[in-house]
Amino acid sequence: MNFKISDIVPIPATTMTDIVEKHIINFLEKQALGYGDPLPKEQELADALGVSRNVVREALSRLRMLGMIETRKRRGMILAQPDILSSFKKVLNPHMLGAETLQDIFELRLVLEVGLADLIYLRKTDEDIKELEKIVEEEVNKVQTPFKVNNEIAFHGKLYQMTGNNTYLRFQSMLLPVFEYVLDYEIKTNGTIKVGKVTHADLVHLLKTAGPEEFRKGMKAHLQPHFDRLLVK
Amino acid sequence: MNFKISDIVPIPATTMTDIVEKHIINFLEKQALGYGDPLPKEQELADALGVSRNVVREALSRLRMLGMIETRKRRGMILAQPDILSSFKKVLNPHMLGAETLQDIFELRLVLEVGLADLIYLRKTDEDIKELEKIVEEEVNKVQTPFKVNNEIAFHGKLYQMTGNNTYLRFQSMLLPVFEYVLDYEIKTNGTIKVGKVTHADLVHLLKTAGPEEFRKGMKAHLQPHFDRLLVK
DNA sequence: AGTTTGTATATGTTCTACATAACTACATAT
DNA sequence: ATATGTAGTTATGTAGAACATATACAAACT
Repeated sequence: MNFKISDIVPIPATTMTDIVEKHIINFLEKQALGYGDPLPKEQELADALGVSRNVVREALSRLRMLGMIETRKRRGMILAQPDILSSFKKVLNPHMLGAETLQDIFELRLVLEVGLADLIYLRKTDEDIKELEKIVEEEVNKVQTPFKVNNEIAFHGKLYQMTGNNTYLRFQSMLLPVFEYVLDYEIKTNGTIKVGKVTHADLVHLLKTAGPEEFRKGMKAHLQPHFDRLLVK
Repeated sequence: MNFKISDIVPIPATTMTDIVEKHIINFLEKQALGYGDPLPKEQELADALGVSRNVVREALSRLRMLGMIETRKRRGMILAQPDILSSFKKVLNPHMLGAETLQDIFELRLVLEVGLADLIYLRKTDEDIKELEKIVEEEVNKVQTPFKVNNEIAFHGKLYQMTGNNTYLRFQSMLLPVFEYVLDYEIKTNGTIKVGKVTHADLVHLLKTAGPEEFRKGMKAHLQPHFDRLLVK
């Protein structure tokens, strides 16, 4: 026998819709269309591709969800500016993701936290600092866990907002549920809630008196318990 | 007049497909289904929601693209583990995104680069270092720009790979086209290609002889020209 | 027992038809 | 003359029926 059964690769389970989707995306890129440019109508696409209007609609429905196209009755479809994160959000459900991906995302958010420093120092204002101090102040009064968690989110959320990078801010907030999910799981397994040696108040102090490198070190120390949990693999 | 025309917001153009999509996602979350669990069949969903099978299929087609569900003939549909980045990739087309988003992504990738240090030091091996040295060695011989770009990608790509975080690696590689697009644009506008004072060879040297903090500082210096370009806003 | 063959079934695809919204143009009223 | 109302047109939205196809499961076979 001069063949192996493993040579026979499974036929990719591509449906017509998958193919049409690729063709349309390809078409859009090749035409180098810009925002607002009209697309051919559904029936024209169907005729051109030799498939039913139904299949074309399923493909277009996907692109519509991604925000790549918008449709108006009679006017037809136009190319839109997709929101890169809107589709991302739907998929970021801790219950649906595999353990490895969850761990990856946990680490990714740590990276984002450590990376805050440079952008914050580029754009922080005195008002930002005041707001941070206010959040820290309220923090002292909170004792119960749910309030503390909210405060934690408020503080770090404010830091992200200070970067002036809206995508960064939104991306991080989407990763948050996964981050907490992994954290919850590890707490249930290992049974400990460690807290970093550097507090929020310390971080604000650094922000006022020190430079980006010191702040980053402080943030790293603040997150150290999380880093300690990471595996070498 | 005690009103502004801008107060009147456009009515959200929700179609049946949009509603059905939400209902199905909601259903999946409420049922707390796990990987491999079967879903109701298309006709049952259509009957239950009081819409045509066509609309249900358009909604399911979206979830299928996101990888949330898989379908097998006769067996029906099952809940799947979505690949969080596959849909992301489709949307990351520089030509389709707005200027602000492009800038945000450019910054985001810088953040990811600076954040490499911690994970790399957790998981780097001697073989990794050797590979890096090999890449740097080849680099010296390359003179023409396209080769240099490839080498740049190879070097940084290897660094990401060394984190052992596949999501991190893939995410960064998806951001790359946008990064280069923004860079190209700025070079055409400002007409200069600045290079950081710290070279790839320097970075490898740091990796061998110094700790994570020093490496991060080196990386920051390597990227300094990019950081210098960022606006305070 | 192990293999082949057949059948039922849920998805994939097509087709037809009609509803609906929105653009156009024209008519009408003040 | 401007604004409002009306009708026609058209591309998308929705519905329903029909058939193709692949596959899990069972029946038949060696």
